[in-house]
Amino acid sequence: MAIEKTYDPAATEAKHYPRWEQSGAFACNPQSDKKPYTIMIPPPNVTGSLHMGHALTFTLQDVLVRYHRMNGRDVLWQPGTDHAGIATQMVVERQLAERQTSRQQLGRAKFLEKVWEWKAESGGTITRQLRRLGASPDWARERFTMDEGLNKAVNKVFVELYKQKLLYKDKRLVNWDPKMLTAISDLEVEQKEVKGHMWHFRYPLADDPTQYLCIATTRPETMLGDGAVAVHPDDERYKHLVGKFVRLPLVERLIPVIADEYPDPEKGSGAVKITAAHDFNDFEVWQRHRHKDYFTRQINGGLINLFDQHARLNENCPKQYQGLDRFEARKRVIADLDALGLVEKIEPITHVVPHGDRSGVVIEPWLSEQWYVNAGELAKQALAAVETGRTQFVPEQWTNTYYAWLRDIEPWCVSRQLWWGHQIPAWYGLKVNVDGKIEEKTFVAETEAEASSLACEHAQMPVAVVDKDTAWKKALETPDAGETKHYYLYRDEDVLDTWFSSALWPFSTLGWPQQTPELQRYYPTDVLVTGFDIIFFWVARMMMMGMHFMQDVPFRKVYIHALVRDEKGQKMSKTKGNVIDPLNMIDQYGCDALRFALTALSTPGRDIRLSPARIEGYRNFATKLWNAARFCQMNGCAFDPAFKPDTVQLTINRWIVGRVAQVQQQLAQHYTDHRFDLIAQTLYQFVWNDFCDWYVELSKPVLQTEGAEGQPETRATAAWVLAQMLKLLHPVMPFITEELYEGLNAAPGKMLMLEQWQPVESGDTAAAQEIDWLIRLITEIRAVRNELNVPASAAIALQVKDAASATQRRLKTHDATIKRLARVDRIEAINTPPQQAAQIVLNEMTVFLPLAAIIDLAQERARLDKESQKLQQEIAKLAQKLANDDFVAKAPPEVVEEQRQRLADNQAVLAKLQQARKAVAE
RNA sequence: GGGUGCAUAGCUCAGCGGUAGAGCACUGCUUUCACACGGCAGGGGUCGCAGGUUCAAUCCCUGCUGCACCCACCA
Repeated sequence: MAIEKTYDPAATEAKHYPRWEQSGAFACNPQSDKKPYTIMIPPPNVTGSLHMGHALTFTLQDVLVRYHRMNGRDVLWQPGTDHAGIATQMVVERQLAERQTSRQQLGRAKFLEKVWEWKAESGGTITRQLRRLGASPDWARERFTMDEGLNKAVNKVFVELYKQKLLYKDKRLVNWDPKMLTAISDLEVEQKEVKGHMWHFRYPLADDPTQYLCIATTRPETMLGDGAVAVHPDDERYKHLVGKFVRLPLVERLIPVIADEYPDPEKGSGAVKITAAHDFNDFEVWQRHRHKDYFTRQINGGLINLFDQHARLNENCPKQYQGLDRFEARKRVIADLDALGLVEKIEPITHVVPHGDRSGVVIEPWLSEQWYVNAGELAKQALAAVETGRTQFVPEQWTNTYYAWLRDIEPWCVSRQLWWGHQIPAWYGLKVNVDGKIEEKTFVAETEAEASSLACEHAQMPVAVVDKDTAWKKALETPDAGETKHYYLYRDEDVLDTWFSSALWPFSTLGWPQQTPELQRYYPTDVLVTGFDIIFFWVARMMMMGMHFMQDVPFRKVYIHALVRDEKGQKMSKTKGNVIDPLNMIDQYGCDALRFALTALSTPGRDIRLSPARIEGYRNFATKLWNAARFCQMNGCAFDPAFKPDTVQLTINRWIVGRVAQVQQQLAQHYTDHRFDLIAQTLYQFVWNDFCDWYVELSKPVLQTEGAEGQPETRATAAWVLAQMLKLLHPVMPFITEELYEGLNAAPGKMLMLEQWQPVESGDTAAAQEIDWLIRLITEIRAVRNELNVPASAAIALQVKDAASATQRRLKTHDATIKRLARVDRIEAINTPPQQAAQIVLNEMTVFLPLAAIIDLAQERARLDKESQKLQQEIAKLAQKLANDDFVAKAPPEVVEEQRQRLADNQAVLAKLQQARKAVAE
């Protein structure tokens, strides 16, 4: 098959991807006797579309996966997508809003239908885009975090944790998102620095209204819910006030002045208002004092909730503020206090304010009942697994980040007041007690049937599962005559945090809780490839769940890659307009160029600065490779299946075979070390510098001279090296290599992606030395020609003096090559140096270029002087070093010897240069 | 406030105790036979600053400066 003149990435990509996928080349094989190699894809959000961060992470994973497939492993790259609770719900709600409706109007069931519809329509976007990137996961095994099987795993985990008392319901302050109307976890809160004010208010003393106690706040509206003012017990300024009361302005309640360690006397006035229902610190203070009568006598024990779910002021506030939005209320409270002369001062400040990472609105600490996972307990094993090295982070420094977070972890709030997600498998039974009060009992079970039977057993009466409102209504009703009395059960309406199901991904996708063969075979996985931004969200939680439910780590290695930024180091964002779209890059430069760029730029511990120019550069590399393959084909280099690399005779062939062996070994090491940058660099240098710049050039005299000695061998070698090169490049550049492999016809009908890397015997050093010498000779001659402005078209003679017999042999062997590459028309041995010639010293040999007619002798003198000067500097440095007795005495002998040798070599060359200089003296 | 990373050629980055490297950009030559998305040659760096360890420091240690990021923090 002829290789086209130019490479057409779009056509090639469209041709090979379906071929790979349809042939089953991506599939794992549980029956295989090969060692498994497993990577779990970090499931992208179904709402998502491919951005550069995706392109990076999936490219690196695909590189690893393709490499291991070609090196004898049974690979499972498990694909899938995440239902992304809040994100997806927001997208669909936004669409509803455009149609002037809302989820509330639709109702839960209808709304969920809409989300599923939307998922069916748009959920395939990201996986289609992944295909464009050349990703090769086992698509047949694709999972969605809301799949039925995964839902079973979620329920099972929930129930187990509940039974083990590692999951429980608790009423405390949560991070409340008043826009999404749900609780969120600490991790979903983003601290943003904003400009605000510190307001200092005066609270009049109860027994002397002319005196004030001054407090400061950044959230004036919360003063309506103050339950106390706290001062430090050792603060002399306030000791006399502890135990007394102040009159809370606007509300006109009396609140106590209490002593607690929390206030910092150095900060502000040293007196702190305590608003237990709206501040995490204040809540803790309240908990320490809640049993004191100054709290128990207050409304709701001093824990006064001011907000409804929208963060509008509720019935616990004075009439004039009820129904106001929190920020409106803030203005009113300030104005009203000011009118009363109770504003001491207002300072402008910058401070950090919590925002919802999805909704972007200010988060309120809000009192509510939620489900929590005892993360502290689960963290113990997750920590131990890393401490003992069962899971390793690459680069290692991320271990510390992981430790720091897990060692200080708070309970994980897992319930969300959303509709889209795994509904919590808890049911509540309602019964009216003899005292007329309703008793609520919780039944946690994997299925409704199980919950019902538990409830039935508990209540000793028939159970009816209904919705929440009906349950409450019915429970209070007395059944009509003849009607059976039921125990009413309703399901918890909340859903679980998205990350709850993601945490199970490494085993839920393999069929857990069933003990499937896949689970046995592919868990624990080999490596997790991800960005540092989800170490807490995801990595740590998978570790916790994996250790707890599988008694083993979910992955042996965690490779943390960089963030992709723009060329100026700025984070890419739509608002900044500096987004580089991966699909756009693929269209412009081809997929392989993008993949190579991302791989090459993956330096450990450094963010990636990406610019289209870099991708363009690697597009050029692809073109270079393409043309090298064309060269081979045009010169009759047909692949010979019987070719044995260790039998080649010609020096150039022995040399390039040795280089293949070396490169393959280096690559294997770089893969082991996860050094993607070095993988790319090694490939780039080998293809461009070794193969194209030298091997192809060195082989031309053989390939392009009819009947030249060693021509069949050279043709076969070139074809073989090209085939090896394609194999080595394939993990990074799958498309162009597959296309060229087909063109090379190395293995008719076989796909490159399923070929194996074959170990190559390491080449001989003699050939490498000889080619090094040849390269140096040619390069030096070219340099001299260039520097002396010898026209490129001018052929010159080469006169050789003092060449040892081995060197003479080399000159003879490479006669045609030297003539061609250095543009020399004859090579002859001489004993007497010619006059007026440029000279090159290479080891023992001196080479003269008689250029009397062409060169400017003054220029040649300058050139020789410059070179001598460089050498003399070097010699001086070495001599000084060797004159240092301490160096000679203390440095390792081989280092001293090396320096001595270098000094001698330099001195020898200098001597010859000086001779040469004399020959052209004025 | 606690922590991490980075600082090497104009740019983006390797290297890391014993002669400073690559790619891109730049300069000169070169449309010639796989490739001008090419070839050949070349210029360019007191390796952030100050100390210390060492025979020897860009590399190890300490301090400083600058940049980036993470965690905590609404008195």
